[in-house]
Amino acid sequence: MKKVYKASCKEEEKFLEQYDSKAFDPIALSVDAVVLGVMKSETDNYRKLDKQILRVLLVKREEYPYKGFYSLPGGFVGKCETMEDTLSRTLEAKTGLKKIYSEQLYTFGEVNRDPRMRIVSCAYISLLDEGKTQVSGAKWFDLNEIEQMRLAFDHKEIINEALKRLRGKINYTNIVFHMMPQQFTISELQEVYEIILGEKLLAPAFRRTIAGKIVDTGKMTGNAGHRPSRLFKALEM
Amino acid sequence: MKKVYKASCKEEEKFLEQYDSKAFDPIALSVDAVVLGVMKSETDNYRKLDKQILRVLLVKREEYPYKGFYSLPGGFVGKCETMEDTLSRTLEAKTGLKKIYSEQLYTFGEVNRDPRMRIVSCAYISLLDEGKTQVSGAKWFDLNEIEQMRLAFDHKEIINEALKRLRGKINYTNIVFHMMPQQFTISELQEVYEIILGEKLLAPAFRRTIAGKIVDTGKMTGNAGHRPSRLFKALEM
DNA sequence: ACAATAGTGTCTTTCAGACATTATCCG
DNA sequence: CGGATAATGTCTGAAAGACACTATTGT
Repeated sequence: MKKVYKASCKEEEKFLEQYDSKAFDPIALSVDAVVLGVMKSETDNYRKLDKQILRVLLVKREEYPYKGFYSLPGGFVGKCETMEDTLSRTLEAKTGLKKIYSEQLYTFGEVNRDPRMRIVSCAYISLLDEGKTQVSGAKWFDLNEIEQMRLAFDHKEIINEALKRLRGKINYTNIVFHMMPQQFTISELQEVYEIILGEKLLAPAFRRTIAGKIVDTGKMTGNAGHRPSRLFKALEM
Repeated sequence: MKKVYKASCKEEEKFLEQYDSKAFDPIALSVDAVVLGVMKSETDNYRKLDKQILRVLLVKREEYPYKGFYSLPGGFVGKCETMEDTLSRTLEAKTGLKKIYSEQLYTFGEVNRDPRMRIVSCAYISLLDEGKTQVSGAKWFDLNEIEQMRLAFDHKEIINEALKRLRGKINYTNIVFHMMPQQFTISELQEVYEIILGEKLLAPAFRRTIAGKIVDTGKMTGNAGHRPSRLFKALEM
C-alpha cells in the first residue's frame, strides 16, 4: 500500500513546501503493548497435567512519573516510523521479544493520562505461546495479581480492554492459535479457552466446534501416567 | 475517570517541571469520522415501499493537498481536547451534526498518508438515522458511487474498514439501532440488515432472531396501499 | 487395580433455513 | 378483486447442551 504523493500543480507544490509542521499543538504519540502469554505452572502431583495460566508482561519504570511502578512495554512513535515499527522496536528493546503476533487494540487519549504532557497512546495486543515466553528486562504477572497492584498511567484499564477484546474475538476468529505452540492437545486448547472465557466448557461440544479448525498431526503425547493424547496443529490462519 | 496526578516527591515534581514537551518528533494527531446514514429514496410506484440506501457523508476539501477532492470530515486534535471532543467539534463545524452516536474504529498511521507532514488519524464511526440526515457543508454519497471516486488521503480505505466493522458487529451487538429512527417496522429493520450485510434474509428467521431486541409500540403504519405494519422501538441499548 | 486424562455415543433441546400460507390494507 | 406488504405456521436439519460411557496409559 505504499503510495508516493505527487503534487498536482505548482501552486500545490508551493503550499506543501511552506507548510509549517510545528504550527500544531505538540501531542506525543506512543504505542503500548499488552503482551499476553499462556504458561504452564507445575502441579504437585506428577500424574496431573500442568495448569495453564494467562499472564501479562510488564516492565518496571526507571524514571518519573510512576517511577518504580510497573507499566506496559511501549515507547514514543518516531517521526518516520509506523506504529507497528514502534511496537516491534520497543518490544525488542524492553522485553527481548521479536516477531510477535500483534494487532491494534484501541487508542487512549484522555487529556491527563500522562502528567508530563499530552500523550495519546495507541495500544496493541500481542500474543505469545509458551515457547516464546523467555524475556529479558520484563516480568510476567498473573492477571489476579495485577488486580491488586497499582500500575502506571491508565495501563490497568488498557489491560482490561485487551482481555475484553480477546474474550470477544476468541469465538469467531482463530486468534487463540497465536497463543498455542505448534502442536497441542485438544485439552490444552480447551483450557486456554476456559482461561480466557472464565468458564468451564463441556468437552464433547468443544471438540465438535473446533474440529474444523485443527488438523491431527499423527503424533501423540506420552509418558504422562495416563492415556496419551493426540497432538493437533492449527489449520490455516 | 478523571484523575489528577500528584507528584510523589520533590524530585518528581522537579522532573515534571523541567520536562521538555518539544523534545519529541512532531506528529500531528487528527480525527476522522466515517458518518454513515440510512436514507429512503422514493420509488416510482406509490404503493411500493421506499428503498433504503446506505450513504457516507463527505466534505469537499478547500485547500491543498487533495484540493477539490472529497474527504471524511475531521480535524486536528487540540492540546487539551480528547479525541471525542475533536470529533464533536469538527463534526458540528463541517456538517452541522450534533450529538451523534460514535465509536472508535481504528487508528491509521502510515508514514506518508498525508503529504504535508506526519499525521496519524484516529478514525471513528458515526451512525445516524433518517431523522438526522439534514446536513450543511457536507454531501451524502452512495457507497457504490464512492467506489468509482478518488478520495483524499487514505479515506477510501478508512471507509472500507468502517463497513467491515459494521458488518462484523451487526450480528452480535445492538449497533444497528443507532441507524434506526425511534420507531420502525420490522421490514425496515430487516432492510437495513440486508444493506449492511449485502445479502437477502428470510423474514421468519429474521423476526425470530431480533424478537428479543425490540418492543412493540402498539402503533401501526397506515395509508400505504397495503397491509399496515406494527411499529417497534429498540429495547435497552 | 487405580488414578488420571482422552475420547466417543447419544439423547435432548434449541435454533436456523426454507417454503407455504394467511392477513390486511387501498384503490 | 388485485396488487402490495405484513405476519405466522411448520417441517427439516444442523448444531449446542448435557450426561454417561468407554479407552489407554504409568505406577
